[in-house]
Amino acid sequence: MIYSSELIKGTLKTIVLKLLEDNSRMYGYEITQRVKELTFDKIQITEGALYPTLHVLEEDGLVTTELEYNGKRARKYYSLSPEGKSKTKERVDELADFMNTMKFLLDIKTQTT
Amino acid sequence: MIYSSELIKGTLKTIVLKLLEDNSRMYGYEITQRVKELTFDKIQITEGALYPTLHVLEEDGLVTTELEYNGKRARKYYSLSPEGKSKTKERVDELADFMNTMKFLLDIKTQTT
DNA sequence: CAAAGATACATAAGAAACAGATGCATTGAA
DNA sequence: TTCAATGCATCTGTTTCTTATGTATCTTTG
Repeated sequence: MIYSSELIKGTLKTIVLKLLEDNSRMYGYEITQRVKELTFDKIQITEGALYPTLHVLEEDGLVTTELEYNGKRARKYYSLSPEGKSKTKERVDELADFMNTMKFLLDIKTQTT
Repeated sequence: MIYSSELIKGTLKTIVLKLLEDNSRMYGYEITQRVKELTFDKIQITEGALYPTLHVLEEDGLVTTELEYNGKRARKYYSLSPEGKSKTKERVDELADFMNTMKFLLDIKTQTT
């Protein structure tokens, strides 16, 4: 099962920020693969969605980049800036709050692992 | 606190369907007020978002409508069609699944009421 | 060794969904 | 009687994503 794209809208930026918080340095393709793995293929970030998002995060000063080469192949590594770190906490907290509201609104029981 | 609009994107249709499942008959303005109440003002559905959504649900055959008058004031009541009822279950289940995935991905602790 | 698939970046055109503004009309309260 | 609330609706952005395309390198497999 893959979630309808509607559902994923609006969470992409938060997901990317959270991954960077946990991993300190990641490149674009790595992010798509990591999300695919972690969600058992249920969330598949397309490149057309990811790269523009990363560029916006960079423009907004939330991430910094370093271009590195693995042989001739370029990789653009992204890291959270200090501003990005605090923004990440904000975003994740807001999403947590939102999810509690949605649980209440939709009377949903989530797993309590 | 009001959630960033990004976050709410994609959940509006599910929220409306769920409300109609619980209340059998509602009109547009009533829906906006109920959501506002239930979420303690954290989710405020604008009319520019709601009415197009309701019209799409009607076009898709998920809801039926009845126009009624309270004095001279028109109210357009929306009810779930049989198709709408099963679609609602699908949507709510998908959202519950999605929320569990996001909890895992973002390592979020939600309230276990 | 050639071809195909995976890795890695990126952009561009269009669709979808919502925000914000506006409009009209009725009703109730100050 | 005037303002806020109720109730419908549409329209013009804007944002965000989808789908397609483009370029290039590396790896695996027949």
